[in-house]
Parts: sequence; C-alpha cells; structure tokens
Amino acid sequence: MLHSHWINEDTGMLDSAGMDSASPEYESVRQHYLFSGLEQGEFDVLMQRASRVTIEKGDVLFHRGDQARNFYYVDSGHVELNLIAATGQKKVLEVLGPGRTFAEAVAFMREARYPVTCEALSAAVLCQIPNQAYLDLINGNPDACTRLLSDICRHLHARVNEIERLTIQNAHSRLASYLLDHVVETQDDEATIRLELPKHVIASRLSITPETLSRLLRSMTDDGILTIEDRLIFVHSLSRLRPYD
Amino acid sequence: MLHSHWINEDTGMLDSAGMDSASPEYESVRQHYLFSGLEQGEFDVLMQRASRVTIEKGDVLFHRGDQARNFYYVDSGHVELNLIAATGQKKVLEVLGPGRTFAEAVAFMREARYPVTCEALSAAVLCQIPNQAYLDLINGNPDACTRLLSDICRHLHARVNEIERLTIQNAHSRLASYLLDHVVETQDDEATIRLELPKHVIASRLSITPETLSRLLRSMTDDGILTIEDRLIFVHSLSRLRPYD
DNA sequence: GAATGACCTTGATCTAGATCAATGACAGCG
DNA sequence: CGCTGTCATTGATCTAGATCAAGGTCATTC
Repeated sequence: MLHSHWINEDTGMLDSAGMDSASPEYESVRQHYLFSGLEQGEFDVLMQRASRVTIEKGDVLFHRGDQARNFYYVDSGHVELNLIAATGQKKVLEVLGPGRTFAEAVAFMREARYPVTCEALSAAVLCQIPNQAYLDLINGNPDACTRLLSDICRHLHARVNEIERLTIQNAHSRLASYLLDHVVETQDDEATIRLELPKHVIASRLSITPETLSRLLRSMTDDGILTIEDRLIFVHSLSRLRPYD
Repeated sequence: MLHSHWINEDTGMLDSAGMDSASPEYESVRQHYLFSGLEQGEFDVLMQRASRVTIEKGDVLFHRGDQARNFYYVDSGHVELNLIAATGQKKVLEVLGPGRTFAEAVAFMREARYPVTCEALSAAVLCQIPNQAYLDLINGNPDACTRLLSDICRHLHARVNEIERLTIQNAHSRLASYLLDHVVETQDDEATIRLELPKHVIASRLSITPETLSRLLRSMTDDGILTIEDRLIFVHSLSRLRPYD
C-alpha cells in the first residue's frame, strides 16, 4: 500500500500537508530543469498544487493504463518503470533515482494514460505534480515550453537508442554498453564500475534473464577482461570490453 | 543522387524554385496538424523558407548522425527511417507515406543530429522545412507548441510500444499485430489485409528475417487462419489471429 | 528470347539465449 | 538456534529464429 499525505482525487487539493516552496526540503525540486526557468511566483503556485508521496519497496505507484493525472519528481529512493506481459514477463524500461522526473511526457496526450507501470525498488519519497498545474503554467511561457520539448525529445532519442540496442546488438554488447555507462572511475585502459542495482533488475533492464547475465559476466572474468568483487567490477581492459559496444 | 531544387546549405535559402503557399500543390501541407493552427501569414512565411526535394528509390535523404537542419513532409512516395548496425544489419523503424511528417522531433534538441537514416522506398517528393523556421514560429505561439508537444508524445508512446513488442512479444505476435493494424475491410470474424510494402521491408519492420516472415505466413495458412493471394491477405478467423496479439 | 536482378519461398542446419532444475550464500527473524 | 525468503550461480536441455544454400517467379533490359 501507499503511505502518503495523499492528494484528494476529486478536488486535486491536498488532504494533509502541502508543499511550501519556502521550505528548504523542496529546493532540490526547484533545481530541476523543468522548473528552474520558472519565476519564483510560478514555482510557488505549482508547489501549492503538488503533494508528497511516500512509497515502500514493491509498492505500485500507478499501473499501465491508469489515467495519468500527475507526473513525479524523485526526492529519495528508486523506482522502476516497467512493462508486464500477459505471460508475466517483466521488462524494466528505466530505473529512476533522486533528482529525476518521470511521466511528464504523458501529461500532453489527450487521452492521457500511463504507458508503463511504476513500481518502487526501495522505500522512496516522491513529489507528485498534477499535469494540469504544469500545463497551466507553460501555457504562456514559451521558454518553459521549448525546454520541455527538448526534454521530451531526449526521451524519444533514448527510446530509439534502446530499440537499436534490442534489435541490432546482442546480449553481450548490451552488457558491455551498460558497463561502460556505469564506470565510476577510470585510468588508462582500466576502470571501476559500481553496480547500484540488484543483478536481476540489471538483467531485466538489458532484456536478458539473470542466468544469462551471470553467465556473461562469468565468461568475461574467464577471459580476464574483468574481476568481480561483490557489487564492484574492475575492468582490466577497456579496449577489450569496448569492441562489443 | 538527390534530384532536387536544392536548398543552399549556407544561406538556407532556395537555389531555385521556392514554395508559394498560394500554389494549390501545397494545400496538403497546410492541412497537417503541425501547420493547420497557424495563421495564413505565418504559414506563408514558413513556406517561403521551405523547399521541395525529389528523391529516387534507394536514395538516402540523410544519414544517422548528420546535422539535423530540416524536417520533412511527404507529398508523394514512401520513405523509411532505419538503423544500420556495424555488421550491416538493418532495422526499419518506420515507413512514411503521403501526408506524414518526420524528423520534426529532432528540431528541438540542442546538438541536433538525426538519430536514424532516411532512405526512399520509391520515388518521392518531400517538402523540406528548416527547423529554425518552425522554431521561430512557435516561439510565441503557445497553441502550436502544445500541439507539437502532443505530437511528439505520441511518437514517444509509439516507441514504448515498439520496445514492448520487441521484448515481451515474439515474432508470431508481432506479425499478428502488424496484420491487425493493416486491415482494410472487416466483417464478422473475417478481414481483408493489403500489404502495401514489399515483404522484406515488412520483415525488417518486425525485426525478423524475410525467411522467417515467409515461414510464419506459411504456418498461418496451413492452420487455415488465412489465405494469401499476391499482396492481399484474407483472414478467415480474426478470433484465431488475435490471441497472438 | 536469353540474361540480369529483385523478390520470395523452402529446406537443412546452427546458435544465442531461454527455461528448468538444483545448490549456495546470506540476511532477517521467530 | 534453525527457518524462511531473496538473490546469485551453475549445469543440462530446449527452442525460436538466424543463417546458409538452392530454386523459383517475375519484370526489365539488351
């Protein structure tokens, strides 16, 4: 279940605590590029219509097909956006941590329904912003509108890349790309990678099974390309990892 | 090669014939929802900066990674947007016919490069519109901006669906979905489908090989679900086709 | 009317990755 | 403490779909 200062479905107003932009805890929201271009007054109005949602690990924030009335900013914790097949197979599209927004693109569809399901990977605190509140704001704010366009185009671009990865790359290359995307430290031909997510989540992100992920990593260590130590991976030869990418 | 009244790369102005909005041949462009909301004066300005491009079958309009300075409206013919792997494999993302626009989403990225390659499937006539011309226009036209947002979100949505098809559906279901999307006539449990594209293009669109497509259609006819007659497919039992979807 | 080339089909074989099944390694908890 | 649940590994097997190879059907061109 969701444990939250929940928004009243009918009035769109807060049931309990509202968000006060003066409160330092929402300064982080203010920094996000979707909001940074707003006047302080505009931002205040927006935050008055926003609310705070606390969810526990495994909670579902919304299901695919639900009416989309809000979008979200992640304060703390992690959530995943996934697709679930009739057969029960799950594909993780994206994992979002603090500072990221999601579902903002859905706000602008007429018959707005979430195209994905959102599930918490850990306890998380979110800022929930009604689509209409934001729409009211950018109507008459061409600057914010252009920024939003650019934001959504980046998403679109990311999806095109994802389709490419799925169709013209194999599991091996997808893993290599993923690893190269998560390097935390590098020097010469070596690098250190920190796996922030449980392996089975990474597997789903890469559209492979946990077994296959395990075997791929195994074969890479056997080939001497890398060493695994708990959640840390040491790449000994970036030049041998990269060709797969 | 491209045979066109080509736009001058440096000045962004026409080398030869410009587009005159008064000319009846551009009325179709005017109808498109990206332009229908514009004032006549705005539209005229836009068309003065647009140009006409004629391409032959197999011509490449732009390559993936090229600087994106224009987007396009299809007057006649068909073009495909594809991705090509290092190994030479090709994946067709989308096929566009008369009345469709493409690459408009790229206009709003800062470092704008085409994320796909555009190739003509047949001789085609396109209307080429400089991104900047359209950007100038919607700057100060919140209505056009919102419509554009909605357009791009629909694209985004389509990509999410595509990813779903690729990851949690198999080739059989993808074909079924494709067929159901291309029904031209239906009654009761039967339907007629017209294949507008060569089978190998359809195959790539579905991310399968032509051989597999041929075999899948074969097995469906063997099962009595459908009959194929040249480019026409008669579905005898939609209820047996649909479950795959 | 042979020749070329674009499509499509069909068969034989191969393979990446899934699935099924068993076992470990831990963490939390009564 | 042993118990239960979660996560990861490893092996054995299976399979969807790719790849390779060979024809077959047209339309176009010389």
